[in-house]
Amino acid sequence: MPSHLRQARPSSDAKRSLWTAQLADFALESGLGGLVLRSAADRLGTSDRMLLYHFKTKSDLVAAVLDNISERQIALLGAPDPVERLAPGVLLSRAWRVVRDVRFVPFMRIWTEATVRGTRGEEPYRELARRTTGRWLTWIESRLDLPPGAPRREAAAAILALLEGATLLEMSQPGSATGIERLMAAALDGA
Amino acid sequence: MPSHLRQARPSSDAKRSLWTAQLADFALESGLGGLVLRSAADRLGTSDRMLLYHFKTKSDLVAAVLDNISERQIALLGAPDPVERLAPGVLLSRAWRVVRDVRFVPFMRIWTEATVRGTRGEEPYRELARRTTGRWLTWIESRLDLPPGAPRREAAAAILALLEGATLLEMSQPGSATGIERLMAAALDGA
DNA sequence: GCCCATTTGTCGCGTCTGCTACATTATCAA
DNA sequence: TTGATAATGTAGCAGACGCGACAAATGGGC
Repeated sequence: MPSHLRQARPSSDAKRSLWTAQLADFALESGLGGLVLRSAADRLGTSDRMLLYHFKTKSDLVAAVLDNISERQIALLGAPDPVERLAPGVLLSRAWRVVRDVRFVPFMRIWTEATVRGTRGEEPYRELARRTTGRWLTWIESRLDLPPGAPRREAAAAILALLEGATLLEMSQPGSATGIERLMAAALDGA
Repeated sequence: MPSHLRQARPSSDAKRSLWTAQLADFALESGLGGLVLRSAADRLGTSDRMLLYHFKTKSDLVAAVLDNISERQIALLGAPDPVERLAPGVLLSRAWRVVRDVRFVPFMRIWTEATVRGTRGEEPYRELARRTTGRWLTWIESRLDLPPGAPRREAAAAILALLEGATLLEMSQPGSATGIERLMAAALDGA
């Protein structure tokens, strides 16, 4: 096997994944708009030239970064094993606590941003936002305790919509979403 | 009074507001990202030079366009006089029908986009998104029929969050928000 | 130690975008 | 009519941005 077809040197992969993680930090604090080759490279102490060398294209870089973010997010959400199932209102309250945590807010913002960019067909945002939404819905649905026959997907979508909508509200008017979850949780489980 | 302090010629104002309306159409169909001086000018059959002449700066142009959009939106929502008050679930169902209408979806998207841009402090998006959210909350709150002592603002915020969250869901995964409103309306009024 | 692929540095091209400088025409007041 | 002001056209600047060209250095396998 000719050497140029072998795996790239381990140092290369290591650097790539190290950079990916650092770029994810950067993106989480400055938004997708801040993810510009030159400034990102400065931040890493390298050059845009090097970023392109390791990531081939900016789109690839963004995809890598968003993947990294998506993974971290799942880790933050946590998956206690065995999974316990909760009534919709209780699940909403729990999810709310996680999602409105200062450490988690940047993640919500990033996905909102990615969704907006994706809406106009811009890749890789469109596809990544789609996948992430699907992952969320599945995550919520699998933890829902509902009577058989109840519309699981709709319930999951309702909870997710509420969480994302609250994020949007907080983005435009901080504080305006306070207390929503108590009201909605009561309504969901009270019926 | 020196003539250069007098009102600009009527033709100027007329052109400005005509252009504002046309630019609003443009923005609604192509998003805020499509609002670029050169392409917008092409669309109007003029030049970027002229846009800046009439609007002074792009930020002013965007502000004018978003104001126009905000006004149209209120008109679309309608304000039956005298205002009838509705139970939260009923109000949600009604608002849902309006907001998910094909003609209204572009408005939701624009505000989502403006909110995202505003989050990083970019003006005039930040302030305009803030104001519009406030207007929405007031609109909803004033139409809510709730027992005295009930948290009106929270209820309004919950409904708005659901509507905006559903918009976001539909943006990333068309169809995923279908049926949410029935479920939530039942929960809200059922308790 | 030598060869060659990997890795990095330097430079700048091509494009987009908001905005300006400057000249020219159109329009109204005196 | 004339002179000032408004309105429009032409050209291009300056900065941001993704990306490519080219050559130098670096380091591991023979």
